[in-house]
Amino acid sequence: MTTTKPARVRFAPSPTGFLHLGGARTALYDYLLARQTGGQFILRIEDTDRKRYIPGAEEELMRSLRWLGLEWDEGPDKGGPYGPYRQSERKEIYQKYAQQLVDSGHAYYCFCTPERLAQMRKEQQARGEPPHYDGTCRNIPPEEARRRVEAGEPHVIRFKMPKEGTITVHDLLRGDITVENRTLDDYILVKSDGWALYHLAAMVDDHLMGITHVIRGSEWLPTFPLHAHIYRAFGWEEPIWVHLSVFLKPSGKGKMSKRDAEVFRKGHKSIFIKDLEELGYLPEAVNNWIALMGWSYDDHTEFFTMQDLIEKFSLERLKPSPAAVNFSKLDHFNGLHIRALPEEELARRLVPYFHAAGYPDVTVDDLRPIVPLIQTRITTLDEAPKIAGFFFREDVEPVPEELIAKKLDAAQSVEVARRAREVLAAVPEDAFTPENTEPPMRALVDELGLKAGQVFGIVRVAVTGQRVSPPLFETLAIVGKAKTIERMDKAIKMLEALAKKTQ
RNA sequence: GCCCCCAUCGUCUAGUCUGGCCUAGGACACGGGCCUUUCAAGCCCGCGACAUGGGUUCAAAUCCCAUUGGGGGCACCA
Repeated sequence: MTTTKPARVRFAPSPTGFLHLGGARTALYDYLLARQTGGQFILRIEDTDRKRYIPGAEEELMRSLRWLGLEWDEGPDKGGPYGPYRQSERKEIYQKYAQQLVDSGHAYYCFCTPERLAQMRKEQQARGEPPHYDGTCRNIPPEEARRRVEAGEPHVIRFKMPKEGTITVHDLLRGDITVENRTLDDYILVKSDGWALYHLAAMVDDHLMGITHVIRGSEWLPTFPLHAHIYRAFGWEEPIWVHLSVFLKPSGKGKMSKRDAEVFRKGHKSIFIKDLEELGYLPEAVNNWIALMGWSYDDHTEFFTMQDLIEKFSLERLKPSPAAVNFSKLDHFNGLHIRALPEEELARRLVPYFHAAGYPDVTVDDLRPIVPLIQTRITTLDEAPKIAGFFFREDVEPVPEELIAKKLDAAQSVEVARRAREVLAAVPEDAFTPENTEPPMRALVDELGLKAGQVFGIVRVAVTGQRVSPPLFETLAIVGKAKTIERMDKAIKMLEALAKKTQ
């Protein structure tokens, strides 16, 4: 861990949807840097566009962040010394700074109508030119512009981009990037409704909030020079800029689309954090997984707890190239973290999944003995009720054919089932443990000259209703003698019926 | 179309800055084996990559150039 100055970093989502993988990774890196340096992690809501605002999205964003364990130090719900932390509450601040830019000649009023602009763009494209503002209002004398503004004429404020020269900006991962100013546009800073756009609002906020590292997606790379221009126009010291690569779809071909996201959701996958929780993923696993998409510690360490990440994360080891999302790796990490959980903790976390799966009365106490049996057998928490739900059902419904042992017929299986029932019935009810049930059952296997799997398989299907289950004798101990015998009897009846039918 | 970014196994990556230790390491997935009452877990083995072409150099995955490929952006969205 390198000792550096405390970092002030911010995660600044706009409330237009759910937290997804890309946002979560950005937030995670923000959080790690803040915690590692003893700095602050700030949550700022970028909600200046009222048209795109989705009610409830802000709360949902916060919920996902908290689920991941990324608690912020300053934010809209908890305040802080640099608030407010919602851009919709900072309108006057942006107007003041926009005015400052106009006064210093770095910005100007533009009275062009959206219709004219659209027409202009159309013509430019027809001519094969890249769309850009043509500068019509750039040279309106300040006094005249002011008069028109005061007369109530609709207007926006644009950045007065230099027509010549170049600007060199510095990204931590990519080094210096030099672009020609003429390829940049006179971007709009303040809309005609008086609201600042991202380009102005985020820069003002980042400066005012003392942000030391701006970590954001690489979709901001094209406007990065504009942002640097704004900082320099104000005469402010720039933060360290870090542009993270985007996530590609698993095939590596292109960015995730809305359509892709829907398809994933059908296949027990999702790019949305709130879905991942529902699908049975651990926040530990999700963090571990996304941390490693674009960052690495060394050539072999892959398992990281949050504490590990806080200690070992470093901006220097970030990678600038895009990364394809690999869901099977998430499954792998989830399995790893499930196995790393103390049994008591796993039991606690499993409770809601049993409730959701239709076992509303299951408690931690019920789950405690079962956890050791399934801990290595599930990769997501929602699999637990599927594999161990039979423990909580009054009755099980085996598929009759599955009761027939391998290489035996129905009649022979009935016989084996009857003998197994006898053996189990002979074990005392209050000592129905693996130590007492397994040896006599093994003796039976020898006596019958069969394979263990043949005999145990019948009992397994009879008692659990499944071909695949946790280890048999531990399972029987939890199910108890009474239910075991009851289910054996039922299985024997089913087998008898089958035997009669095939005669 | 214009601008910007990126480039090692199918995928995530180590190695690139500071050329030689790289007949390129790890992980996921995949194939096989061991263990085994089912299924997992665990262990072992295998498969598999420096995009291409030019340079520079005694030596290039590593440096330079070009090409190709991929990604992103070009809104009174963020």
